[in-house]
Amino acid sequence: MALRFYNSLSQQLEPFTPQDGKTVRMYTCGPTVYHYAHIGNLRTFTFQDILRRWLRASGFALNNVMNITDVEDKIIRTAMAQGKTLREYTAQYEEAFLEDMATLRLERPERVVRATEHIDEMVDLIQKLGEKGFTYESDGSTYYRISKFPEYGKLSHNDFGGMIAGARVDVDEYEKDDARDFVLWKQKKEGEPSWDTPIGDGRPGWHIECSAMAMKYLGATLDIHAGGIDLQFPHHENEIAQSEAVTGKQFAKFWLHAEHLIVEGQKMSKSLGNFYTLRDLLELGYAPETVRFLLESVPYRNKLNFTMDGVKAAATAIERLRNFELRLKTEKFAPGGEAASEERTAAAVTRFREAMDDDLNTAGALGVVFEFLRDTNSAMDGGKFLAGNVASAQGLLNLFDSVFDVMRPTTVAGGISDEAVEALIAERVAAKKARNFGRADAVRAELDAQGIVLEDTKDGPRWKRK
RNA sequence: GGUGCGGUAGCCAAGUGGUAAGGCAAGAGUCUGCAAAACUUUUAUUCGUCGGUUCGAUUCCGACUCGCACCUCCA
Repeated sequence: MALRFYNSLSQQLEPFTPQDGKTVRMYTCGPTVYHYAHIGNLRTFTFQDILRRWLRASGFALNNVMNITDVEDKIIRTAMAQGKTLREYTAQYEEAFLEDMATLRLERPERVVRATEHIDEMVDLIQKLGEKGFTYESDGSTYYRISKFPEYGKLSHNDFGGMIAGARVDVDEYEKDDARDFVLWKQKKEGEPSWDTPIGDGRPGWHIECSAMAMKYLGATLDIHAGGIDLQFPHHENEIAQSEAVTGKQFAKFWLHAEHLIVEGQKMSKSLGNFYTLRDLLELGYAPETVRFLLESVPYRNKLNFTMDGVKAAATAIERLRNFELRLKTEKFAPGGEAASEERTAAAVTRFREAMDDDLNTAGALGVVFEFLRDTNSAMDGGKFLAGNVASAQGLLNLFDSVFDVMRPTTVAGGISDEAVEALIAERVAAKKARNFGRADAVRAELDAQGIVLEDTKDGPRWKRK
Protein backbone atom coordinates (compact mmCIF):
# COMPACT_ATOMS: atom_id res chain seq x y z
CA MET A 1 0.00 0.00 0.00
CA ALA A 2 1.27 3.38 -0.92
CA LEU A 3 1.57 6.42 1.29
CA ARG A 4 -1.79 7.75 2.36
CA PHE A 5 -3.06 10.43 4.69
CA TYR A 6 -6.36 11.21 6.30
CA ASN A 7 -7.59 14.34 4.58
CA SER A 8 -9.79 16.47 6.82
CA LEU A 9 -11.36 17.93 3.71
CA SER A 10 -12.76 14.63 2.45
CA GLN A 11 -12.75 12.96 5.86
CA GLN A 12 -11.11 9.97 4.21
CA LEU A 13 -7.76 8.31 3.75
CA GLU A 14 -6.37 9.31 0.38
CA PRO A 15 -3.21 8.23 -1.44
CA PHE A 16 -0.68 11.01 -1.39
CA THR A 17 1.55 12.32 -4.14
CA PRO A 18 2.72 15.88 -4.59
CA GLN A 19 1.33 17.67 -7.63
CA ASP A 20 4.66 17.67 -9.44
CA GLY A 21 5.49 14.16 -8.26
CA LYS A 22 8.71 15.27 -6.60
CA THR A 23 8.58 18.16 -4.18
CA VAL A 24 5.97 18.49 -1.47
CA ARG A 25 4.76 22.05 -1.11
CA MET A 26 3.63 22.22 2.46
CA TYR A 27 2.45 24.97 4.74
CA THR A 28 2.40 24.41 8.46
CA CYS A 29 0.84 26.77 10.94
CA GLY A 30 3.52 27.87 13.34
CA PRO A 31 3.45 29.49 16.74
CA THR A 32 2.04 32.75 17.96
CA VAL A 33 5.03 34.10 19.81
CA TYR A 34 3.59 35.60 22.95
CA HIS A 35 4.70 32.97 25.45
CA TYR A 36 6.87 29.89 25.69
CA ALA A 37 5.59 26.95 23.72
CA HIS A 38 3.85 24.39 25.88
CA ILE A 39 3.97 20.66 25.52
CA GLY A 40 0.68 20.69 23.62
CA ASN A 41 2.05 23.05 21.00
CA LEU A 42 5.07 20.84 20.73
CA ARG A 43 2.96 17.79 20.10
CA THR A 44 1.66 19.42 16.94
CA PHE A 45 5.11 20.49 15.83
CA THR A 46 6.45 17.02 16.54
CA PHE A 47 3.75 15.65 14.27
CA GLN A 48 4.82 18.07 11.56
CA ASP A 49 8.39 16.89 12.00
CA ILE A 50 7.38 13.25 11.65
CA LEU A 51 5.40 14.19 8.58
CA ARG A 52 8.43 15.92 7.06
CA ARG A 53 10.74 13.06 7.80
CA TRP A 54 8.44 10.41 6.48
CA LEU A 55 7.78 12.33 3.28
CA ARG A 56 11.51 12.47 2.79
CA ALA A 57 11.90 8.79 3.62
CA SER A 58 9.26 8.20 0.95
CA GLY A 59 11.51 9.81 -1.62
CA PHE A 60 10.04 13.30 -1.85
CA ALA A 61 11.81 16.61 -1.55
CA LEU A 62 10.36 19.22 0.76
CA ASN A 63 9.40 22.82 0.45
CA ASN A 64 7.84 23.59 3.79
CA VAL A 65 6.86 27.06 4.90
CA MET A 66 6.05 27.76 8.53
CA ASN A 67 4.71 31.07 9.73
CA ILE A 68 5.47 32.94 12.90
CA THR A 69 2.51 34.98 14.05
CA ASP A 70 4.11 38.05 15.53
CA VAL A 71 1.25 40.49 15.40
CA GLU A 72 -2.01 39.76 17.13
CA ASP A 73 -4.21 41.18 19.91
CA LYS A 74 -2.57 39.49 22.86
CA ILE A 75 0.90 40.32 21.61
CA ILE A 76 0.02 43.96 21.15
CA ARG A 77 -1.64 44.20 24.54
CA THR A 78 1.22 42.59 26.42
CA ALA A 79 3.96 44.35 24.51
CA MET A 80 2.36 47.70 25.17
CA ALA A 81 1.85 46.90 28.82
CA GLN A 82 5.55 46.15 29.07
CA GLY A 83 6.48 49.24 27.14
CA LYS A 84 8.14 47.23 24.40
CA THR A 85 7.91 47.35 20.65
CA LEU A 86 6.28 44.38 18.96
CA ARG A 87 9.60 43.16 17.74
CA GLU A 88 11.30 43.50 21.12
CA TYR A 89 8.53 41.54 22.72
CA THR A 90 8.17 38.77 20.15
CA ALA A 91 11.88 38.26 19.51
CA GLN A 92 12.48 36.57 22.86
CA TYR A 93 9.67 34.06 22.34
CA GLU A 94 10.50 33.43 18.73
CA GLU A 95 14.05 32.66 19.74
CA ALA A 96 12.85 30.42 22.57
CA PHE A 97 10.57 28.61 20.18
CA LEU A 98 13.32 27.90 17.67
CA GLU A 99 15.50 26.73 20.54
CA ASP A 100 12.81 24.37 21.77
CA MET A 101 12.42 23.01 18.25
CA ALA A 102 16.13 22.32 18.05
CA THR A 103 16.16 20.73 21.49
CA LEU A 104 13.35 18.40 20.51
CA ARG A 105 15.20 17.65 17.27
CA LEU A 106 12.46 19.14 15.15
CA GLU A 107 13.74 20.02 11.73
CA ARG A 108 13.66 23.62 10.69
CA PRO A 109 11.23 24.05 7.78
CA GLU A 110 12.82 25.29 4.57
CA ARG A 111 11.32 28.70 5.27
CA VAL A 112 10.19 30.27 8.52
CA VAL A 113 8.37 33.52 7.82
CA ARG A 114 7.08 36.34 9.99
CA ALA A 115 3.66 37.86 9.53
CA THR A 116 4.94 41.39 10.10
CA GLU A 117 7.27 41.06 7.13
CA HIS A 118 4.45 40.27 4.72
CA ILE A 119 2.06 43.14 5.27
CA ASP A 120 2.28 44.16 1.60
CA GLU A 121 1.26 40.73 0.42
CA MET A 122 -1.68 40.72 2.82
CA VAL A 123 -2.85 44.13 1.70
CA ASP A 124 -2.56 43.04 -1.91
CA LEU A 125 -4.67 39.97 -1.20
CA ILE A 126 -7.31 42.02 0.60
CA GLN A 127 -7.45 44.43 -2.32
CA LYS A 128 -7.98 41.58 -4.73
CA LEU A 129 -10.73 40.24 -2.51
CA GLY A 130 -12.25 43.71 -2.58
CA GLU A 131 -12.14 43.87 -6.39
CA LYS A 132 -14.04 40.61 -6.50
CA GLY A 133 -16.63 41.86 -4.07
CA PHE A 134 -15.78 39.68 -1.10
CA THR A 135 -15.16 42.50 1.36
CA TYR A 136 -16.93 45.37 3.01
CA GLU A 137 -15.88 48.11 5.33
CA SER A 138 -17.30 48.91 8.70
CA ASP A 139 -15.93 51.47 11.12
CA GLY A 140 -12.74 51.69 9.08
CA SER A 141 -12.04 47.97 9.24
CA THR A 142 -12.36 45.54 6.37
CA TYR A 143 -14.36 42.32 6.64
CA TYR A 144 -14.80 39.20 4.60
CA ARG A 145 -18.35 38.61 3.46
CA ILE A 146 -18.91 34.91 3.97
CA SER A 147 -22.30 34.89 2.26
CA LYS A 148 -20.39 35.44 -0.99
CA PHE A 149 -18.50 32.17 -0.61
CA PRO A 150 -21.02 29.32 -0.80
CA GLU A 151 -18.48 26.65 -0.05
CA TYR A 152 -17.79 28.09 3.38
CA GLY A 153 -17.83 25.23 5.89
CA LYS A 154 -16.48 22.54 3.57
CA LEU A 155 -13.42 21.90 5.71
CA SER A 156 -14.95 21.97 9.17
CA HIS A 157 -18.13 20.32 7.93
CA ASN A 158 -20.20 22.71 9.92
CA ASP A 159 -23.65 23.77 8.94
CA PHE A 160 -23.80 27.53 8.97
CA GLY A 161 -27.40 27.87 7.95
CA GLY A 162 -28.59 30.45 10.43
CA MET A 163 -27.48 31.17 13.92
CA ILE A 164 -26.22 28.25 15.84
CA ALA A 165 -28.45 27.46 18.76
CA GLY A 166 -26.54 26.83 21.95
CA ALA A 167 -23.33 28.32 20.70
CA ARG A 168 -22.16 31.46 22.33
CA VAL A 169 -22.95 34.39 20.18
CA ASP A 170 -20.02 36.25 18.82
CA VAL A 171 -19.51 39.51 20.62
CA ASP A 172 -17.26 41.65 18.55
CA GLU A 173 -16.58 45.25 19.22
CA TYR A 174 -16.90 45.98 15.53
CA GLU A 175 -20.05 46.08 13.47
CA LYS A 176 -20.42 43.16 11.14
CA ASP A 177 -23.13 42.35 8.64
CA ASP A 178 -23.12 38.70 9.61
CA ALA A 179 -21.87 37.13 12.82
CA ARG A 180 -19.75 34.70 10.81
CA ASP A 181 -17.86 37.38 8.93
CA PHE A 182 -14.29 37.85 10.03
CA VAL A 183 -11.96 40.79 9.95
CA LEU A 184 -9.30 41.09 7.28
CA TRP A 185 -7.88 44.44 8.26
CA LYS A 186 -8.37 46.14 11.59
CA GLN A 187 -8.46 49.90 11.85
CA LYS A 188 -5.69 51.37 13.93
CA LYS A 189 -6.44 52.01 17.56
CA GLU A 190 -4.79 54.96 19.22
CA GLY A 191 -1.34 54.13 20.48
CA GLU A 192 -1.19 50.68 18.89
CA PRO A 193 1.28 49.63 16.25
CA SER A 194 -0.06 49.95 12.75
CA TRP A 195 0.83 50.00 9.08
CA ASP A 196 -0.32 52.83 6.87
CA THR A 197 -1.51 51.17 3.67
CA PRO A 198 -3.85 51.82 0.74
CA ILE A 199 -6.61 50.06 2.64
CA GLY A 200 -6.13 52.20 5.69
CA ASP A 201 -3.92 52.65 8.69
CA GLY A 202 -4.23 49.49 10.70
CA ARG A 203 -3.10 45.93 11.10
CA PRO A 204 -3.98 42.59 9.57
CA GLY A 205 -6.51 40.14 10.92
CA TRP A 206 -5.14 36.79 11.94
CA HIS A 207 -6.37 34.66 9.07
CA ILE A 208 -5.06 36.66 6.15
CA GLU A 209 -1.39 36.15 7.02
CA CYS A 210 -1.41 32.45 6.27
CA SER A 211 -3.20 32.81 2.95
CA ALA A 212 -0.82 35.53 1.84
CA MET A 213 2.39 33.84 2.90
CA ALA A 214 1.40 30.37 1.76
CA MET A 215 0.54 31.52 -1.72
CA LYS A 216 3.54 33.82 -2.00
CA TYR A 217 6.01 31.01 -1.43
CA LEU A 218 4.12 27.92 -2.50
CA GLY A 219 1.67 28.99 -5.20
CA ALA A 220 -2.10 28.87 -5.41
CA THR A 221 -2.44 25.20 -4.56
CA LEU A 222 -0.51 23.57 -1.74
CA ASP A 223 0.07 19.86 -1.52
CA ILE A 224 -0.37 19.80 2.23
CA HIS A 225 -1.60 22.26 4.81
CA ALA A 226 -1.12 21.06 8.37
CA GLY A 227 -1.86 22.37 11.83
CA GLY A 228 -3.56 21.70 15.12
CA ILE A 229 -7.14 20.44 15.17
CA ASP A 230 -8.34 23.62 16.80
CA LEU A 231 -7.28 25.58 13.75
CA GLN A 232 -9.59 23.64 11.47
CA PHE A 233 -12.29 26.09 12.37
CA PRO A 234 -12.33 28.96 11.92
CA HIS A 235 -8.71 29.60 10.92
CA HIS A 236 -8.28 27.11 8.12
CA GLU A 237 -11.84 27.50 6.93
CA ASN A 238 -11.16 31.21 6.59
CA GLU A 239 -7.88 30.62 4.79
CA ILE A 240 -9.79 28.60 2.21
CA ALA A 241 -12.39 31.31 1.84
CA GLN A 242 -9.76 34.02 1.35
CA SER A 243 -7.50 32.08 -0.97
CA GLU A 244 -10.00 30.36 -3.18
CA ALA A 245 -12.09 33.50 -3.58
CA VAL A 246 -9.05 35.16 -5.14
CA THR A 247 -7.53 32.35 -7.17
CA GLY A 248 -10.56 30.26 -8.02
CA LYS A 249 -8.33 27.26 -7.39
CA GLN A 250 -8.28 24.71 -4.62
CA PHE A 251 -6.09 26.10 -1.84
CA ALA A 252 -4.73 22.83 -0.46
CA LYS A 253 -5.03 19.27 -1.68
CA PHE A 254 -4.53 17.77 1.77
CA TRP A 255 -5.49 19.16 5.16
CA LEU A 256 -3.85 17.33 8.05
CA HIS A 257 -4.88 18.10 11.60
CA ALA A 258 -3.16 16.95 14.76
CA GLU A 259 -5.29 16.12 17.78
CA HIS A 260 -4.65 17.77 21.07
CA LEU A 261 -2.71 16.53 23.98
CA ILE A 262 -4.18 16.22 27.44
CA VAL A 263 -2.22 15.97 30.68
CA GLU A 264 -2.96 13.27 33.23
CA GLY A 265 -6.36 12.81 31.61
CA GLN A 266 -7.31 16.45 31.82
CA LYS A 267 -7.22 19.37 29.51
CA MET A 268 -4.01 21.24 30.01
CA SER A 269 -4.52 24.58 31.66
CA LYS A 270 -2.63 26.92 33.86
CA SER A 271 -5.35 26.83 36.52
CA LEU A 272 -5.06 23.04 36.87
CA GLY A 273 -1.33 23.35 37.34
CA ASN A 274 -0.67 20.86 34.55
CA PHE A 275 0.68 23.33 32.06
CA TYR A 276 4.17 22.31 30.99
CA THR A 277 6.75 23.85 28.75
CA LEU A 278 9.67 21.84 27.43
CA ARG A 279 11.89 23.75 29.83
CA ASP A 280 9.73 22.58 32.76
CA LEU A 281 10.18 18.96 31.76
CA LEU A 282 13.91 19.29 31.25
CA GLU A 283 14.16 20.76 34.74
CA LEU A 284 12.40 17.68 36.07
CA GLY A 285 15.32 15.73 34.69
CA TYR A 286 13.83 14.24 31.53
CA ALA A 287 15.90 14.13 28.39
CA PRO A 288 14.53 15.94 25.32
CA GLU A 289 14.47 12.74 23.31
CA THR A 290 12.33 11.13 26.00
CA VAL A 291 9.73 13.84 25.58
CA ARG A 292 10.06 13.51 21.83
CA PHE A 293 9.50 9.76 21.99
CA LEU A 294 6.38 10.14 24.09
CA LEU A 295 4.98 12.76 21.73
CA GLU A 296 5.71 10.51 18.76
CA SER A 297 4.39 7.30 20.23
CA VAL A 298 0.70 8.07 19.79
CA PRO A 299 -0.57 8.53 16.22
CA TYR A 300 -1.24 12.20 15.53
CA ARG A 301 -4.97 11.95 15.06
CA ASN A 302 -5.52 10.50 18.51
CA LYS A 303 -5.57 12.46 21.69
CA LEU A 304 -2.37 11.93 23.57
CA ASN A 305 -2.55 11.58 27.32
CA PHE A 306 0.68 13.05 28.59
CA THR A 307 1.51 11.62 32.00
CA MET A 308 4.60 11.51 34.15
CA ASP A 309 4.30 7.72 34.13
CA GLY A 310 4.31 7.98 30.36
CA VAL A 311 7.50 10.00 30.33
CA LYS A 312 9.20 7.44 32.54
CA ALA A 313 7.96 4.62 30.34
CA ALA A 314 9.32 6.45 27.31
CA ALA A 315 12.72 6.79 28.92
CA THR A 316 12.87 3.05 29.65
CA ALA A 317 11.73 2.16 26.16
CA ILE A 318 14.48 4.30 24.63
CA GLU A 319 16.99 2.53 26.88
CA ARG A 320 15.89 -0.76 25.42
CA LEU A 321 16.40 0.49 21.89
CA ARG A 322 19.84 1.83 22.71
CA ASN A 323 20.86 -1.38 24.46
CA PHE A 324 19.98 -3.26 21.36
CA GLU A 325 22.05 -1.00 19.18
CA LEU A 326 24.92 -1.22 21.64
CA ARG A 327 24.74 -4.98 21.46
CA LEU A 328 24.67 -4.85 17.70
CA LYS A 329 27.78 -2.70 17.67
CA THR A 330 29.86 -4.35 20.38
CA GLU A 331 29.05 -8.05 20.41
CA LYS A 332 31.36 -10.42 18.53
CA PHE A 333 29.10 -12.41 16.29
CA ALA A 334 30.31 -15.56 14.59
CA PRO A 335 31.23 -15.16 10.93
CA GLY A 336 28.73 -15.97 8.23
CA GLY A 337 25.13 -14.96 7.70
CA GLU A 338 21.83 -16.48 8.69
CA ALA A 339 19.11 -16.33 6.04
CA ALA A 340 16.35 -16.34 8.64
CA SER A 341 17.77 -13.22 10.26
CA GLU A 342 17.94 -11.43 6.94
CA GLU A 343 14.34 -12.34 6.26
CA ARG A 344 13.25 -11.14 9.67
CA THR A 345 14.96 -7.81 9.12
CA ALA A 346 13.54 -7.38 5.63
CA ALA A 347 10.06 -8.18 6.91
CA ALA A 348 10.44 -5.65 9.70
CA VAL A 349 11.48 -2.96 7.23
CA THR A 350 8.44 -3.68 5.09
CA ARG A 351 6.08 -3.66 8.02
CA PHE A 352 7.62 -0.50 9.44
CA ARG A 353 7.10 1.24 6.11
CA GLU A 354 3.55 -0.02 5.84
CA ALA A 355 2.70 1.33 9.27
CA MET A 356 4.17 4.75 8.53
CA ASP A 357 2.57 4.83 5.08
CA ASP A 358 -0.74 4.26 6.80
CA ASP A 359 -1.33 7.86 7.85
CA LEU A 360 1.82 7.88 9.99
CA ASN A 361 0.85 5.07 12.32
CA THR A 362 3.75 5.60 14.66
CA ALA A 363 2.38 3.27 17.33
CA GLY A 364 2.21 0.45 14.82
CA ALA A 365 5.69 1.25 13.53
CA LEU A 366 7.09 1.16 17.06
CA GLY A 367 5.41 -2.19 17.61
CA VAL A 368 7.25 -3.54 14.59
CA VAL A 369 10.58 -2.29 15.88
CA PHE A 370 10.18 -3.72 19.36
CA GLU A 371 9.03 -7.04 18.04
CA PHE A 372 12.09 -7.07 15.83
CA LEU A 373 14.24 -6.30 18.86
CA ARG A 374 12.86 -9.18 20.86
CA ASP A 375 13.17 -11.70 18.06
CA THR A 376 16.64 -10.56 17.13
CA ASN A 377 17.84 -10.64 20.73
CA SER A 378 16.60 -14.21 20.91
CA ALA A 379 18.37 -15.06 17.68
CA MET A 380 21.57 -13.55 19.06
CA ASP A 381 21.25 -15.57 22.25
CA GLY A 382 20.71 -18.71 20.22
CA GLY A 383 23.65 -18.06 17.91
CA LYS A 384 21.35 -17.60 14.94
CA PHE A 385 22.43 -14.06 14.32
CA LEU A 386 25.81 -13.78 12.64
CA ALA A 387 28.25 -11.10 11.65
CA GLY A 388 26.74 -10.92 8.18
CA ASN A 389 23.36 -9.99 9.63
CA VAL A 390 24.56 -6.88 11.42
CA ALA A 391 24.44 -4.43 8.52
CA SER A 392 20.80 -4.94 7.60
CA ALA A 393 19.72 -4.87 11.25
CA GLN A 394 21.57 -1.61 11.69
CA GLY A 395 19.84 -0.43 8.53
CA LEU A 396 16.45 -0.98 10.10
CA LEU A 397 17.49 0.94 13.18
CA ASN A 398 18.73 3.74 10.96
CA LEU A 399 15.44 3.88 9.09
CA PHE A 400 13.59 3.97 12.39
CA ASP A 401 15.83 6.68 13.79
CA SER A 402 15.67 8.80 10.65
CA VAL A 403 12.07 9.41 11.65
CA PHE A 404 11.93 8.99 15.41
CA ASP A 405 15.40 10.40 16.17
CA VAL A 406 15.82 9.16 19.73
CA MET A 407 18.89 6.92 19.59
CA ARG A 408 21.46 9.62 20.17
CA PRO A 409 21.61 10.70 23.81
CA THR A 410 21.58 14.43 24.38
CA THR A 411 25.09 15.21 25.50
CA VAL A 412 25.54 16.92 28.80
CA ALA A 413 28.34 19.42 28.91
CA GLY A 414 31.09 18.90 31.46
CA GLY A 415 30.71 15.14 31.83
CA ILE A 416 33.51 12.59 32.02
CA SER A 417 35.22 11.98 28.69
CA ASP A 418 35.04 8.74 26.75
CA GLU A 419 38.80 8.31 27.15
CA ALA A 420 38.61 8.64 30.93
CA VAL A 421 35.85 6.06 31.04
CA GLU A 422 37.84 3.64 28.92
CA ALA A 423 40.87 4.10 31.15
CA LEU A 424 38.90 3.33 34.30
CA ILE A 425 37.34 0.29 32.70
CA ALA A 426 40.77 -1.01 31.71
CA GLU A 427 41.87 -0.56 35.27
CA ARG A 428 38.88 -2.52 36.53
CA VAL A 429 39.51 -5.33 34.09
CA ALA A 430 43.07 -5.59 35.40
CA ALA A 431 41.84 -5.54 38.99
CA LYS A 432 39.34 -8.29 38.27
CA LYS A 433 41.99 -10.38 36.61
CA ALA A 434 44.10 -10.02 39.75
CA ARG A 435 40.98 -10.97 41.75
CA ASN A 436 41.17 -7.62 43.46
CA PHE A 437 37.38 -7.30 43.61
CA GLY A 438 37.49 -4.51 46.13
CA ARG A 439 39.24 -2.24 43.65
CA ALA A 440 37.02 -3.46 40.80
CA ASP A 441 33.89 -2.56 42.74
CA ALA A 442 35.34 0.81 43.66
CA VAL A 443 35.92 1.63 40.01
CA ARG A 444 32.39 0.57 39.17
CA ALA A 445 31.04 2.81 41.92
CA GLU A 446 33.13 5.70 40.70
CA LEU A 447 31.85 5.31 37.16
CA ASP A 448 28.31 5.06 38.46
CA ALA A 449 28.78 8.35 40.28
CA GLN A 450 29.83 9.86 36.94
CA GLY A 451 26.64 8.65 35.31
CA ILE A 452 28.24 5.72 33.55
CA VAL A 453 26.56 2.32 33.59
CA LEU A 454 28.91 -0.60 33.29
CA GLU A 455 27.73 -3.93 31.97
CA ASP A 456 29.72 -7.15 32.05
CA THR A 457 28.96 -9.26 29.01
CA LYS A 458 30.45 -12.44 27.67
CA ASP A 459 32.45 -10.32 25.25
CA GLY A 460 33.81 -8.19 28.07
CA PRO A 461 32.58 -4.99 29.66
CA ARG A 462 30.61 -2.38 27.79
CA TRP A 463 29.31 0.93 29.02
CA LYS A 464 26.82 3.66 28.34
CA ARG A 465 25.79 6.97 29.74
CA LYS A 466 22.71 7.09 31.91
C1' G B 1 -28.78 22.37 20.00
C1' G B 2 -25.08 21.14 15.91
C1' U B 3 -20.46 18.73 14.35
C1' G B 4 -16.53 15.44 15.25
C1' C B 5 -13.64 11.89 18.19
C1' G B 6 -13.02 8.09 21.64
C1' G B 7 -14.24 4.02 25.52
C1' U B 8 -9.10 -2.63 24.09
C1' A B 9 -5.09 -5.89 30.25
C1' G B 10 -2.63 -2.18 36.49
C1' C B 11 -1.10 2.25 33.14
C1' C B 12 -0.10 3.87 27.87
C1' A B 13 -1.60 1.99 23.16
C1' A B 14 -1.99 -0.63 17.84
C1' G B 15 -5.24 -3.65 15.16
C1' U B 16 -8.43 -6.94 12.00
C1' G B 17 -15.14 -9.78 9.54
C1' G B 18 -12.02 -15.61 11.31
C1' U B 19 -10.82 -15.63 16.60
C1' A B 20 -6.38 -9.74 20.62
C1' A B 21 0.66 -5.89 18.17
C1' G B 22 3.87 -3.29 21.11
C1' G B 23 5.75 -0.29 25.39
C1' C B 24 5.80 0.47 30.79
C1' A B 25 4.78 -1.88 35.46
C1' A B 26 4.57 -6.70 38.06
C1' G B 27 5.97 -12.18 38.73
C1' A B 28 9.63 -16.05 37.06
C1' G B 29 14.19 -17.46 34.80
C1' U B 30 19.26 -17.04 32.29
C1' C B 31 23.94 -14.77 32.88
C1' U B 32 27.49 -13.12 36.85
C1' G B 33 33.24 -13.10 41.88
C1' C B 34 29.05 -10.33 44.01
C1' A B 35 26.20 -7.04 41.79
C1' A B 36 24.22 -4.04 38.35
C1' A B 37 22.83 -4.03 33.68
C1' A B 38 21.13 -6.90 29.88
C1' C B 39 18.25 -10.65 27.75
C1' U B 40 14.21 -14.26 27.82
C1' U B 41 9.53 -15.59 29.64
C1' U B 42 4.49 -15.22 32.04
C1' U B 43 0.17 -11.96 32.51
C1' A B 44 -6.95 -9.80 28.20
C1' U B 45 -11.35 -16.73 26.40
C1' U B 46 -11.60 -10.85 25.85
C1' C B 47 -12.01 -5.44 23.22
C1' G B 48 -18.19 0.34 27.45
C1' U B 49 -23.63 -1.97 27.56
C1' C B 50 -27.68 -4.18 24.87
C1' G B 51 -29.62 -5.75 20.35
C1' G B 52 -29.10 -6.79 14.85
C1' U B 53 -26.54 -8.61 10.20
C1' U B 54 -23.19 -12.98 9.48
C1' C B 55 -21.20 -19.71 9.45
C1' G B 56 -18.38 -16.30 12.47
C1' A B 57 -17.92 -9.30 15.12
C1' U B 58 -13.67 -6.41 19.26
C1' U B 59 -13.91 -5.22 13.95
C1' C B 60 -20.23 -3.79 10.09
C1' C B 61 -25.35 -1.61 11.55
C1' G B 62 -28.73 0.38 15.41
C1' A B 63 -29.84 1.94 20.30
C1' C B 64 -28.00 3.23 24.91
C1' U B 65 -24.18 4.85 28.16
C1' C B 66 -19.75 7.29 29.67
C1' G B 67 -15.82 10.69 28.45
C1' C B 68 -13.65 14.43 25.38
C1' A B 69 -13.12 18.23 21.68
C1' C B 70 -14.93 22.07 18.41
C1' C B 71 -19.05 25.49 17.24
C1' U B 72 -15.45 32.10 20.73
C1' C B 73 -9.00 33.07 21.24
C1' C B 74 -6.33 28.41 21.23
C1' A B 75 -1.21 23.58 18.69
